[in-house]
Amino acid sequence: MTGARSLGEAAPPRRRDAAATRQALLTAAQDRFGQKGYESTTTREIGEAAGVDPALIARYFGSKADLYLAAVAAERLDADATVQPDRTDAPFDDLAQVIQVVMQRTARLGPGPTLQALVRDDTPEEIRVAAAARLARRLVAPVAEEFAAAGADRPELRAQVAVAALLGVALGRSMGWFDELRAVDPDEIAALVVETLHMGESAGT
Amino acid sequence: MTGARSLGEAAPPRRRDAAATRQALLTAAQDRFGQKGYESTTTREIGEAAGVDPALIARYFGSKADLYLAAVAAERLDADATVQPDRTDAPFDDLAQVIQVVMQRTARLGPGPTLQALVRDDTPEEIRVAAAARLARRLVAPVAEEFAAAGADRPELRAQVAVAALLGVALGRSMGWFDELRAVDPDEIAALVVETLHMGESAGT
DNA sequence: CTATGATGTCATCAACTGATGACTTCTGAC
DNA sequence: GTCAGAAGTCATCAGTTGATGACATCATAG
Repeated sequence: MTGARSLGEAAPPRRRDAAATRQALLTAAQDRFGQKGYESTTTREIGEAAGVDPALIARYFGSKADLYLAAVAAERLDADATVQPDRTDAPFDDLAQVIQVVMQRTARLGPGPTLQALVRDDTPEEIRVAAAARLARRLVAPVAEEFAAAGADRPELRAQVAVAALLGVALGRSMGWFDELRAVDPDEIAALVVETLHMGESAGT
Repeated sequence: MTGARSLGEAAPPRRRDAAATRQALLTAAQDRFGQKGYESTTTREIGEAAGVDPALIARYFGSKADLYLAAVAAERLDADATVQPDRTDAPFDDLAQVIQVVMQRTARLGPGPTLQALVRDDTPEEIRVAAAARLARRLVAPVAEEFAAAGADRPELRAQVAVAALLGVALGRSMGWFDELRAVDPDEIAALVVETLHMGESAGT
């Protein structure tokens, strides 16, 4: 009977399950690394959050740094991350969508491992490079295309500035830099950022 | 002849000088904390950078945290920081000036201890609060006044968003998130940010 | 049932950190 | 000159961290 079990059904409660343990570690790592970054998150803390012995990090991922890399790779950075959790790699359409999704995600889950890696220079170089490349491909590239299509000059630079500015707002909100910024609704602030960052008639030559 | 020495001239080379030692520690702390933040900067590293025994941190500042607080307090966050290093507490006139000064300073000196404290949640709470309060008073307040004078709605929130966005760009540039952003001239990017963030005709009702 | 590999537990190591206090060396007043 | 205090040096402590390998326990094929 165990052979024909639908995919969504609860897995058999094996008392030892390597896949489940690995996933628990990865999820805990995404959460902790995403909140506190690389250096200030300890392997013991991750193990406790996952309900698992920290030594298993070495078994399943190799090292703390490798676990962080896995956490970055597993982070969703696409258009449908919020709406359709099962569909992956849906590219963004425009800056407005990027803004909305980023603000919603950081409001729910905190900065996340990718943003934390970018912001802290104590993160191992390899991780920082991977995080930056990922962000450039998933967030900056679509926005740059949009700017280029609109005929703006320096579309690539403008996209990089826009994304950096967006990340600053997202970071400032989730870390509570200022009172009103911390308290405001994610959608409302997304709208305000869209209004502010939208390259209007002044974007051209 | 030593009695009438102009201010810029080299100080008398006392082999032991508490004030000079204290200042060396403070300067080294501003540099290191400003580059790597609180946790990942060690007292031994600061001592080495200052050419001084790390134990003197305890003597002159009390503790590592107290030294960080002194570094935040000593950081210039005013309009004339770049132009007139001796005059202090000159308030900013408008958002454009804030943008220009912040971009120039972070390009020369890196993020700085205040921004690092805000960005990292491993910084002691007391330091984070002090840094946020300082930034709110020195950067956000003038911009909010400008927005309010221009008749924009939610001037306080808009100012907080604008400053957070600016800090994102400054951080992204000095930490090298993206290629063009890293390579661009500080003044040029300041102009681009001014153009992008300037609340034009759409700021009103 | 039993043997074997997979899975999980535990103690421990070496490196590093901030802090501390005893100690030495210098400076300036008298 | 000398002496008291200021300034600087040094060894060391207790705590924490990531990593490691020996060991214990479980699941399952045969």
